[in-house]
Amino acid sequence: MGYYQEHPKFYISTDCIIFGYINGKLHVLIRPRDMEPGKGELSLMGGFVDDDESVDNAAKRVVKELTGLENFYIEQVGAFGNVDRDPGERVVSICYYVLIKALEYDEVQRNKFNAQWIEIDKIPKLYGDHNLMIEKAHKILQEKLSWNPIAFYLIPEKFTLTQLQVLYETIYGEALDKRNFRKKLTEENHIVTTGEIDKTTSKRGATLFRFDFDGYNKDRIFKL
Amino acid sequence: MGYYQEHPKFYISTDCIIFGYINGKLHVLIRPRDMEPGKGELSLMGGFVDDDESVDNAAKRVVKELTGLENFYIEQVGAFGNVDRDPGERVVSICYYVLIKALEYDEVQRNKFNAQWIEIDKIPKLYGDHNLMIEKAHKILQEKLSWNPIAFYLIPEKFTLTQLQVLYETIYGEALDKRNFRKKLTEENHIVTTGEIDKTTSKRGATLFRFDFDGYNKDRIFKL
DNA sequence: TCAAAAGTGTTTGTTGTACACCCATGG
DNA sequence: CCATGGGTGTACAACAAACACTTTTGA
Repeated sequence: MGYYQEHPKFYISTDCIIFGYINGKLHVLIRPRDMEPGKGELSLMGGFVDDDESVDNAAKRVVKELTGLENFYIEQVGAFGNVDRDPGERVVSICYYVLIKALEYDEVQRNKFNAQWIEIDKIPKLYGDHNLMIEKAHKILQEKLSWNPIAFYLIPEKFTLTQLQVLYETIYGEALDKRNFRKKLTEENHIVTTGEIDKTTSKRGATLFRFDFDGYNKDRIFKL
Repeated sequence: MGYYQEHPKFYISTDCIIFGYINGKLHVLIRPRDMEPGKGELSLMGGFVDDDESVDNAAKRVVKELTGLENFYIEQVGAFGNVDRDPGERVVSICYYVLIKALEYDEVQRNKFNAQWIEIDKIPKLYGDHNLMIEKAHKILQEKLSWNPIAFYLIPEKFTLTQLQVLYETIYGEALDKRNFRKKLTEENHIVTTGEIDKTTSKRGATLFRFDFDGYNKDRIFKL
């Protein structure tokens, strides 16, 4: 039997802000709640933590179950523990943000949970404190992106430099200078050409590049 | 009655890494656990979350109860939720770091809880995953300090520029150039002289400065 | 042939870094 | 009178920011 009996216990949920990049805009995956209270209200992807799993794994499980995806970037945003944050009962939520390649996420899977992509600056009032969570996650994402190459989790493996620039502009919410942007990329040496040309976006065609994760990681190790 | 009965509940604790700056070194407040299991093992300052308080307030309460202090800086580090992180039972811990002015924290209060200051790089093996927590908190502290004036929560209201420089050097773990350090400070305009001279550290005496929190905050607002 | 996106360098300003000597005072 | 920490400015390098034209090709 337990050591800590005199203390109260709490439900713990994980709520995930799943970011996807669609049509040049940053989106968040939202769905109607499937339980009372607030059944049908829009909310983040979430689920309760189970006895036999770590909180981190609970969050990963939720993302896998809902999206069917195996490969995604996930990072903790923090714990949300106000007494009245959940209109139902006292629930402490550990919040995560997740980056997925929206194009690899199929419609069938999405419809199974009535999930929908909503643009980051068109999010309606959501259940409980979920709007707050998105706000905080968005800030952390912007901050992290400025020095860490997590943007590549949002786009296809092969991309044109213009596509990449538009992504950065979207997340920062401001225009960037094309030449300066490209100069910085080539200086860092981790964007490598695939030799292929994408003719879908222009008549001339743009070279497709990919991010060299291996080279990037090697460079980190040497910098220690 | 509850909506979420089918899900398990968990003990939630808050663990606080209380940083203090003593004799030119960064210290963490550690004390022996006062309950089984692991009674007597060194651990962070912590406590269980109660039904009628937010997690954030639980952390603040723990700090107040243990240190008797009312003014401190506190910020969440994150949730630690591995299944076996607490040798006793399943407990999910929300971890915070706290900055206090060590000189305002009196010995009597400290002894009441058998608390002791331990230098950040001489921390022994602590209970459960508390060493991990300190590591993460320390990183966040270093990061935050580089752009946010939270250092002033660690030192007396009035300080000499040399004292301030040593503090920064301590937290970064590297030497800084005296002239560059002072140049940056005066450029930012938020370090203001008190007119007083501290003769305790040198024969010539050093001017005592203070941080102008009001001016700093005004500048932030204008930058929005 | 022209509209539409791709691609490419240089200049200028700003910020960070390296560096060495005089000052004031108590003992 | 001298040892000790306090206080000050300049030159150079690195990085960030502004800026405009040529290329390719499908329609």
